[in-house]
Amino acid sequence: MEPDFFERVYEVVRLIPPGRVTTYGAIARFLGSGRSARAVGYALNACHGIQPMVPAHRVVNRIGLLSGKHHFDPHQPMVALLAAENIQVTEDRICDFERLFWNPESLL
DNA sequence: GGTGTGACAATGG
DNA sequence: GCCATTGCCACAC
Repeated sequence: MEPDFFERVYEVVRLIPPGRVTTYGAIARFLGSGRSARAVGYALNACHGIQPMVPAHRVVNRIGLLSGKHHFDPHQPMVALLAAENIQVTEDRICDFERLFWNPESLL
């Protein structure tokens, strides 16, 4: 296991450009684990109180569904954060998800 | 160190 | 398209 896994997840999430989104699986693949998408979600579960802030609202599941919005801070709902970045959301799903999708590998 | 859990993903019907 | 099953990895207990 890698103790820095959380930190790595946080770093990648912070690299997501404003107005774009990515998926748990994409992050997992970028980290080399490929199949540790669930672990990514687990990491984001502990992102509360992390400094600097982790834009976890830009991370959704593979279909663009806001699976974790229920876990967000009540004062900063996931949808509101997304709306602040001009990301349209309908029925807990990202509008034009495929268009807004950002692959971490694009950095390489 | 085994067991259960999860903000997932891929596959098959 | 939806639902059920399976695999998967990291973590808490």
